[in-house]
Formats: sequence, C-alpha cells, structure tokens
Amino acid sequence: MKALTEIPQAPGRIGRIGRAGRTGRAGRSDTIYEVAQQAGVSIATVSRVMRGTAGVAPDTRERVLRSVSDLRYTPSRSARSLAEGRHAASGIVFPDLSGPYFAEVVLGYEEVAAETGRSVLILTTHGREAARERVLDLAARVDGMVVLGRTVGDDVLAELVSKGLPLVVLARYPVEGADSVNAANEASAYALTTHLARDHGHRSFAFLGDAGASTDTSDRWRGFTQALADCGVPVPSAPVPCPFDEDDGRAAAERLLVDRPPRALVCANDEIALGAITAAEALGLRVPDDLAITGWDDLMAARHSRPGLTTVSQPMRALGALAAHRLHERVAGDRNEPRHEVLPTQLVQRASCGHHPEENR
Amino acid sequence: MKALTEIPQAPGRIGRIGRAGRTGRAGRSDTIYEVAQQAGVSIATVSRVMRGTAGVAPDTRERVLRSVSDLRYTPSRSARSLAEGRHAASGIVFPDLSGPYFAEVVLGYEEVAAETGRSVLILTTHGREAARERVLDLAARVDGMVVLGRTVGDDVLAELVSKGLPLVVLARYPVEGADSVNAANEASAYALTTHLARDHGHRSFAFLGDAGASTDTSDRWRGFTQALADCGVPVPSAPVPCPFDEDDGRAAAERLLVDRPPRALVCANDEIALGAITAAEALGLRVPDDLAITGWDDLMAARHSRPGLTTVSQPMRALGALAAHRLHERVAGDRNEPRHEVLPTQLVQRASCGHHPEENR
DNA sequence: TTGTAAGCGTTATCAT
DNA sequence: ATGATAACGCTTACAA
Repeated sequence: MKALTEIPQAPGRIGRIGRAGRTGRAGRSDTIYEVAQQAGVSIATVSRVMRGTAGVAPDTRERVLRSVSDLRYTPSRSARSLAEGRHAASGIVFPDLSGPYFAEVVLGYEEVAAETGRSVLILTTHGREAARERVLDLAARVDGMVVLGRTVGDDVLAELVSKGLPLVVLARYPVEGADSVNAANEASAYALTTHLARDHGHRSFAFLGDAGASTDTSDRWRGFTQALADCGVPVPSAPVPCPFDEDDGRAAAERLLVDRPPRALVCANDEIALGAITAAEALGLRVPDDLAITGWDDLMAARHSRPGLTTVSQPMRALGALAAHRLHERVAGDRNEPRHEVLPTQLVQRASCGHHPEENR
Repeated sequence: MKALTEIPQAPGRIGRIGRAGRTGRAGRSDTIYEVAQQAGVSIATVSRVMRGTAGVAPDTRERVLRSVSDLRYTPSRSARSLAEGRHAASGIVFPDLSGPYFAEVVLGYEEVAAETGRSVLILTTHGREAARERVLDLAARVDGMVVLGRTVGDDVLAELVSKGLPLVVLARYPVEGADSVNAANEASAYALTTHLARDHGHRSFAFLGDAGASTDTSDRWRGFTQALADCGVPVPSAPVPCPFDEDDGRAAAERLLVDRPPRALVCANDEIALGAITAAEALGLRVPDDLAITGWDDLMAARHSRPGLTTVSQPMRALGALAAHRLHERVAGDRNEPRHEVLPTQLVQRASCGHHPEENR
C-alpha cells in the first residue's frame, strides 16, 4: 500500500478525459490533443514539430505532420500568445485614413511588419473621446506600437511607456522612452518659402493650416517664418487656421482671399492647396499670375491639377517602414536608447508657384 | 488510510504559491491576482467587476476599482481570448494599399468594426506566394474576416469556410458559405459606355484593363461589351491587358495609340485613365477632341486633372462599412443564409469623354 | 454576494 | 527522443 507522498501527482488535466466526441463540429477547430492522440505521441512532441524545435525523430515528425494535415490543425493563437507571453503583433494608430498620406504610411508599415513576422492591428481615432481607451485596449493586443500625431495626448503615451510597451511616434514630437520618426518639415518649409521669396520675388505671404493641431504643420510654419525673416519679407503673425481637408481649404481660402489676398499662399498640405486653387479661380484670381499657391505631400492630384501644384514630396511609405523597423528593434530588445530620425523631403516645382524659365507643363 | 479515489483533487494552481515579489518590473503588467490581493477579494470578483457582470456589492466594487487603477491593471488579452473562446477582432485582406481605393474601403471597414467593439487586423498580400499561409495565420487571430479580390484563391476561402470562420468577400464573386459585397460594375460600365456611344456618338472603342485579374474589371468589361452590342457598335475581341497603375496605363496606352487609336478609350480605373491621358497628349492626340478617355473610382486627381476625367464614382467607404456590418452579423450568429449585395455607383461626367453642352469646366 | 477551482490550448521544464 | 505536467491569466459553473 502506497503512502500519500508516493501517490503520483494528480494530472492537472482531469477534464481532458472525455475530450473525444466533439470532433466534426463546424467552427470548433481541433487542438493539439487530438493531433497527439491521432499521431500516438504526446502534446509536447506535437508542439515541438509545430515549432520546428530540434530533437524530433524524422519518422515521428512525419507521423505528426500527417495528423496535422489530416485534421487541418491550426494552433490556437490566444493559447500560444498566453504561453509565450507575446502577441507576435504590433499596432499603428492614426487619426484617420482619408487622404493618401496615412494610407501610404500604413502600407509601408505593414509591409515591414509582415516581413518581421508580425501581424498588424490598425486603429483610427477620428479625434474621438474614446481614443485613450481604444489605444490602451490596442496596447493589450500587441507587443509594441506606432502612434501618429493628432491621435492621443502625451499622457497616454507616457502611460504606454510606463507599462513597458515598445513605442515609436511618427509625425509627432519625441516623447520620453520612445523612438521618433519625422519628415524634414522645417527644412523643406524653409526651402519652399525661400524659393517663393527669392526665386519668384513674392513679398506678401500667408500660411494656411492649423499649426496647433499637428506637429508637422507647426514645424512647417516655423520653417516658413524663418525663411521669410531671412529674406527680409514681412512675416504674418499667425497661420490662417484650416483643417487638413480640401473643402476646408477652399472655404478658408475664400475668406482669406476676399479680404486681402497675399501674393503667395503656402498651404500645409496638397488638399488644402487644391481647395485654395479652386477658391482663387472662383474669385477670378489667376494662379500663379495673381497668386502663387503651394502644398505638401505631392499627391497624384498635385501632378494632374491645372496648374500643376508646387509641393513638397514626403517619403510616406519610407516613414512607415522606418517606424516598423525601429519598433521591431525595440520589441526584439536590440536597443534601448531612444532614436530620433528625420527623413529628407524634396521640393517639387510645378507651375502653381510662378513661372519657371524651364517650365514644361 | 485513504484510498486513492478519496484523495482530494490536487489544486490546479500549485504554482500560484510564491507569486508575490515580482512586482514593479517594467514591461511586466500586473495580473488579476495582484488586484484581488490588493482589494482583499477573490479573482472571480475582480473579473466580475472588470466585465461589469451583475452581482457585486457597491463597496466591494469600489474597492476593486481602486486597486485596478492603483495598479494600472489591464487584463491580458490573450488570456481573456483563450478563456472566452473569441478574439473580439476581425481581419481584412486586400492586395495592396496603394491608390485611394483600398484605403477608403479599409477606413469604412475599420470605423464600423470599431463601433461593434472589434479590433481590426489588416493583411496585404501583394500577390505574394505566402498569401495562403498569411491568410490562414490571420484566420487564427480573428473571429471573422473580409477578403477582397485578387488576394487568394477560392480554395483558401473554402478552407476558411470549412473551418467555420465567418467570411465576407468584397469586390469578388460570391463563394459558398460567405456573404459578398460588390459595386454595380456591370451596370455602371453599361451606362458609361452607352453615354459614350449614344450621347457622344463614338463608334470605335478599346478597353484598357486586365479582366483576368479582377472581378471588378471583368464585370466592367462585360457591361462594356454588352452596351456596345446594344448600340450597334463594333465590339473589341478582348480588353487590352493592363495592371491597375498609372505608369502601366501610360505604357499600355502608348502601345495601343501608336498602332490604331480608337475614338474612345474606356479604362478600368482612374489611374490607368490618367496615364492614358498623358500618353495621348505625348502622342499629340487631343482629349477629348481626338480621343475620349474615361476611368473608374472618381479619385481626387480625376477631378483636378486637365481635362477633367469622366469616371464612375464608387461608394468605397460604404463598401467597407457594409462588409463590416455583414461580417458582424455572421460573427454574432444573427444570420446564416448568405447575402449578396451590390451597391450602386454613379456616372460622373467631365470633359474627357467629349464636350457636353452644359459643360462647366 | 462571494469564493473555489476547472477549463481554455498552448509552451517549456524536467524527468526518463 | 519523448512524455508528463506546471504555468500562462483569464472566465465561469458551482458551492457556500
């Protein structure tokens, strides 16, 4: 007779008994137990085969693989995540997908994330109240995330960092404990504005865009004012506030142009600029003869518009891709010191800023 | 001495002993156990409070909530998914995000999915080999998914359906066991082509687009040929193959137009059409005087191009939103019979198809 | 109203 | 090379 201490440990999986009999039900996928039973091995061996862990005999391996494909077994992702303590997924948070900018950024991001074996969750905040909760919820599903400007406040980001979540911010000022990726907004604004003032000789400017809402815009505003000051041109006291949207651009431009039209109108993005062109033409102003207009982003429409829109081309896809790479490094634990990077942009001269000698459209 | 059968069940959670002492480590979030201990209740009660399940005394509830916020506790998503047997997430699979079409669809989708309390995973296939594996991997992370055309074969979709995964296809022919959502491609192609033949009197046509690659395109081709036949206009034997891209459109149009230019060129989307306009102008053909060109999608660039591009406007966002709704119904188990829906489109007449009496741009 | 503990489906440690 | 089983962190039936 055995003493209590000699009694074999009761199996933790008492409930496993009677597991059979629920096969074939649609929507109920098989588990590692069914595969193990079918193959006549333990679940540990099945797990080894699935994960490619070394140390499984070739014929055992074959047998398991056959059962796997017979039963069309797919491991449960939640169980795996729970056991591994990771999600093999990352997230990206942006304000909205409308307009090509965010779509391109996300595309660049997804591509790299997929290459590094990570699924991608997206979240748009739409400037909604619940943004904080949604972002925190997302944080529970991923191993790290990228957050774009104009989504949630720095307090939320600090919370994420304090939870130990790898974080990269994009098109947003750096925050403690996170990497950042930005386009060269100030430099390109400076170059663009200098081109307008120096090369075309424009002496009266306005800036259309909401500098308070976006770090991109406020950087562009800063480069704009700096260039004007350096060129000895009067500097407007503030940007003309305007959301990132074509209709808003048209409306804001209409109000501005009726009143006291400047000679050159620097818009915070192409959508605003295209709206402004429409407004200018409706008011009988010729672009660029009466009014120069420029944008940002180099959308397809900028190339096809009449007149062609002078703008700044941003490496949108590269921004997303770089953010994905930096996030991957952080998640993999390859690096801890924050890294802040600025990607170069390019001035694209077309007809809307004034006539160029070598103009071709 | 007790018989074996009388031995009390060994607790499943032997390892819980000694759980304390690992607090404060960054990146290691607290669990329901810490909260329970802090609040002086059991984990079941914490769970009830977190889930809002009825039957918790107000003061107990308060105490728990305080501990939750003290410890900044967020439930583990994988553990929750494992226990609940659901992910509270859904996925959307598309070929690529470039161009505004997919971005808009995804945006409409995400918005509705978020409203129904579901996170959104995205997957782009890029026409890659690994598409099947990626899609199956995604399937393990979601409660249901939407698959767009030109991503994976019907065999993969059948596999998903047989696994019991709720499925909606978008811009793709219906498959057994899944809902489908499409735009009225054939009808709008018919209307567009009839407009060109009847209203503008064009008698020689070509169609630019790869009908084999996309159900959208093959439906458009069908409506196109039907309209020509009904108008008594010679029907081309086949589409001029061309990918969905501006450069490809330009290249394909160049080859076509040098040879034997038709009077009207119907393109499968706006990007192709805009490329074709560029090609036509490079060859000295005037649009629409020498050659009418039309597109599909009504991109921003179609509105701003010179000449304005006649095109078909699709409810892209609504397509995504509807797919999300249908998927939600399926996931919730509200409905089992497949539903196939076709959303209306709209012909947008601009200058590129010929001169209209009431033309305004 | 609250607690106990089984169960979710994996991974990985430790024996053998 | 393989098996037994603890552990992952929750939800929920059942008991009290």
